[in-house]
Amino acid sequence: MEITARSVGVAPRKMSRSQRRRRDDIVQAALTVFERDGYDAAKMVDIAKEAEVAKGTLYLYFETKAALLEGVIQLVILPALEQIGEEAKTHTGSAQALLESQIRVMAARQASPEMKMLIRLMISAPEQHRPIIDFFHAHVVRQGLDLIRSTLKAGVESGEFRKEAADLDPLVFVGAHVYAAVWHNLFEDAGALNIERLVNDNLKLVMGGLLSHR
Amino acid sequence: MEITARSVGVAPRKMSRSQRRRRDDIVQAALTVFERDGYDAAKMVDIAKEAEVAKGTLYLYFETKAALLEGVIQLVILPALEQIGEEAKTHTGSAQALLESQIRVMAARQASPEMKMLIRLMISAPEQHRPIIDFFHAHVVRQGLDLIRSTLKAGVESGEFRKEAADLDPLVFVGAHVYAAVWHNLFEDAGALNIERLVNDNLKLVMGGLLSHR
DNA sequence: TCATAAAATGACCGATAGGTCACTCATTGA
DNA sequence: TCAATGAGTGACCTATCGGTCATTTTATGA
Repeated sequence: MEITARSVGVAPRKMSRSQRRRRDDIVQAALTVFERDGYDAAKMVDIAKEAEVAKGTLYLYFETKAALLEGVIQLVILPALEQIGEEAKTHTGSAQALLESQIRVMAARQASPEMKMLIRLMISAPEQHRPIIDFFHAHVVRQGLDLIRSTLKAGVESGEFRKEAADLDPLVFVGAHVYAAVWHNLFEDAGALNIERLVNDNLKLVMGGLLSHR
Repeated sequence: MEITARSVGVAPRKMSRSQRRRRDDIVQAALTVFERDGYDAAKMVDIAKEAEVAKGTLYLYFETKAALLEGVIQLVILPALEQIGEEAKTHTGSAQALLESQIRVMAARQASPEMKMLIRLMISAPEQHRPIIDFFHAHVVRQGLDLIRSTLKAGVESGEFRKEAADLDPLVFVGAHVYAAVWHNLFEDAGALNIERLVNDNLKLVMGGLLSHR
C-alpha cells in the first residue's frame, strides 16, 4: 500500500522546494522539542526558536499545535510502514526460523528510539487527532500481527507446530517487547535493559515451553 | 510533588470521620477526572464538580493539583503493593498454579483503568513525574518481577519446571500484558481487546510450549 | 438560644501560552 | 530599477485555569 499525506488524513498542498524544506525544518524542530519537553509542556515559541523561525511562521505551515504534532507523528510512522512492507516479502525455510526472524525484527523495532518517541507522542495526542493513531494501528500493528498469524498457520499445516498454535493470539509472541518501548520512556535511568537477552529468553520460552514433563 | 516510600506507607494525618470521608470523595473524583481527561487537561473545577464540592474546598485538603495527583497515585498503587505481598505468602500449591495465579493477577492489574491512567500520566510527562515513576518501578514493577523469578526458582527446584526456566527473564511471562495498558491508551476505539483470551493464550504458550516434536 | 469556631464557597487574580495580524523584508521578473 | 507578490515577523490579544481569600454557611457547646 502506498503512503501519502492524504492517506493519513492530512490535506496535501502544492509547495515549492523551499517551502517544503521550511516545513521539514519545523517538523524536525517540533520533534526535538516534543521529545525534550513532552507535548503539553512544549511551547510554540520554543519550537519556533529551535527551527530558527518566528512563531508566526509556524502558523503558515500548521493550523494548530495539535496539527503540528500530527505532522511529527506522520514523520515517525513512515519508517515503520516501509519496514512492514519489507517484512511482507517472506523468505523460504522452516516456520520456526521464519517466526524467529519475525519476532526478532519486531523486537528490534519496539526497542528503537523511534518507537520510544512514537509511543510518547501518540499517548499525548489530543482526542481529535486520533485518526493518525488508528492509521498506525491498522497498517503497522495489525499487519505485524497478521504476519505472525500466517506463520503460525503455516507451521501448523506443515506439522512443525502443535495444532493449538494456530489459534493463539499473535500478541503473546511479541508482547514482551512492547514493554521495551515503554521501558525506554520510563525506566531508562534505573539501569540498562538487555534487549538481546529479552529476545532470546522470549524465543526460548516460545520454542521450548516451560513444563519439564512432556 | 513528592512520592516516597515514607509518604506512601505512612498513616494519614489525624482527621475527623467526616473530613476523612470528604477527602476520600475528592480523591475518588480526581481519579475519575484524571482517567477521563489525563492529568494536564484535567481541570480543578471539574474535579470539584465531580466531588460535588466547590473548588476552594479542594484546597482545604490538598495544597496543589500535584498534591492531589499524589493522593490519587497512592490510592492506585497501594492496593497493588498489598496484593503483591499477599500472594507471596498465602500460596501452598504447585509452582505451576502459583505462576498462573501471579500472571493472572498482574494481567488484570495491567488491564485496569487505573493502570491506563498511570501509564498515560507517566509516559506523557516523564520529567515532570519522575518521583512517581521511580517509586512505581521500585515497588511495583521490580517486586512483581522478583515474585515471578522466585516462583520459577521454586518450580525448578521441585522439578516441576525445566532447569533453564530459572534463568529466563521474568518479563517474558507478563510482557504481553503490558501491551494491554498501552493499548487502552491508544487503540481502544479500534475494537475491543479480549483480555481474557490474551491471558489464556499466554498461559497456554508458557505452560505448553509451541513445538510439536520434543 | 446564641456566640464562636470551623468548614465551605465562588468571585476574583495573575500568569501563561496558543493564536492573530498589521507590518516589514526578500525575491522576482518585466 | 522598481513595483508587486507573498513569506516572515513578533508585539499583542485573549481564553484558560491554578490558586487565593473575603464572605457565607454550618456545626458546636455552654
